[in-house]
Amino acid sequence: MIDIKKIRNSPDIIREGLIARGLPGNTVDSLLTLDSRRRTLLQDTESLKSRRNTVSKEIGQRRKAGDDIGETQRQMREIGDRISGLDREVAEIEKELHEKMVWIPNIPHRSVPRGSNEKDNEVVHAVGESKELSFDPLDHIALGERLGLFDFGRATRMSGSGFPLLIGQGAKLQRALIGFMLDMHVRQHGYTEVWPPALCTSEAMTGTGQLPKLEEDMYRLPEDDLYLIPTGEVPLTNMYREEIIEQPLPIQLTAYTPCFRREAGAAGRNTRGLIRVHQFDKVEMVKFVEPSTSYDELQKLLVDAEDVLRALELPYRVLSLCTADLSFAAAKCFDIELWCPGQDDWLEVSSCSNFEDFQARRAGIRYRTKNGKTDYVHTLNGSGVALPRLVVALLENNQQADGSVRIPDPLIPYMDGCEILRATGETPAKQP
RNA sequence: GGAGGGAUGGCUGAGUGGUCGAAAGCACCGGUCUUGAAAACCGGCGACCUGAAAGGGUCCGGGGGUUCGAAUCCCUCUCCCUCCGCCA
Repeated sequence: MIDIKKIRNSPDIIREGLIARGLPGNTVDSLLTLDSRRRTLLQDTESLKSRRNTVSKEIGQRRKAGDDIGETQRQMREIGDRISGLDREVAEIEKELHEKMVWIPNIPHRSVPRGSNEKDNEVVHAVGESKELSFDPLDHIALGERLGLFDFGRATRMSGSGFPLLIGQGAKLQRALIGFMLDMHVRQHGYTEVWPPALCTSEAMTGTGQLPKLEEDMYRLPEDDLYLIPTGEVPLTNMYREEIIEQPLPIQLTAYTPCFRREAGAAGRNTRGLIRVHQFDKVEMVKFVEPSTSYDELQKLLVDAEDVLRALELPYRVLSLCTADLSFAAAKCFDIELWCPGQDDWLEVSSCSNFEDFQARRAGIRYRTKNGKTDYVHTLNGSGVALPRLVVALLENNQQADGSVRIPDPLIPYMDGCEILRATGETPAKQP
């Protein structure tokens, strides 16, 4: 949520921010109209309440003294009616204002490149080189089938299209990567490991900004009014929902979670294989920081995510998303994309975002400043990183001419010493 | 799922329909004392909205009601605890 005071005091900045995102700027004016109406009514009702409070106190005293208070009570009854009328009006306006406000996205940071579509995203840097393969690379689907790592046909039979089913060394590779990434963030980057719920309430979803805009992209359980999380960001960020954090900042959390997305409207493109699925897994990082430090923390977060890819020696690039491609709640965002030779394309495996106080306002996450006041924290999150695209990149980049796949060194202990994935001719592949 | 009990400030915990935003303790901040620290003592210490300010208003789990006036009475929802049942 944007601070209504900020809209009130510098409407031009907000208007510009909305326009940069390709939205109509005049939304600001309808918000301002409601806001000023609200404050006018508030002053009316509050001055009546002030009078009621004083007179009610007097009534108490006069009754004790034995005075006749019948007439005063009658007057106060009338004032009470006027107050409830005004309060109702205020409540209506506040509801209307709130309903509008939850649809307003965050304002892009000034360093965000302006653009009208994803082509305007800026490449910040690229790391690692795509190995020149002396043979025609297979894609991960062909590789996985030959190696017996997964089985999409059987997955479809039990769950419909778009669900991964990993088997044998495929399942183990997934688990190895999760363990490897969590260990790295905990041991080297100073995050606290968390194992959160995978279902969250609509309040939590609103807090991080998934609702109301992304309602259609989420799985919902109507019986219980719960949603399956589309990202670990939701439970991790909501851990401090409606709290004044008294412990020192920053707080850094990491978690493995499954993620669920309906991908409504995404049918057709990339629906084969592991690239776009309804259920996937992710190691997520979330930070709660002091506002003045949040852009430094964003750089560190990005490096924490990049470390995973550097350790695995995978070629990647970092993009600074332009104003048009920025997600709803983000003020600034870096995407990390892996080069996948079998796709002949880049695949997004991480978004590292600074939400500034946008989520903190929605979720009521505050901290204690040095002078004892409360203020909203800044929240950040980034994937560190997303599976199973990491598996795709690993298979496609590390494939060898005979169709086997080399396991990167740091992962070998997590694979119980297995250095190369080889075809066994069996499905499911027998594990060594 | 059934029965009973509870929800008060960062924490513990008093609270009679009016003088309660709320005792007390802890924690925290400032000061005195001390070479320094601890202890002791003194003082301060909730959040939010509104207002240029002075000030005003709201909040005792959420929502609704009774009343001139509600933390306190009534209804309802949620959550927590105990016991029983079921269960990985």
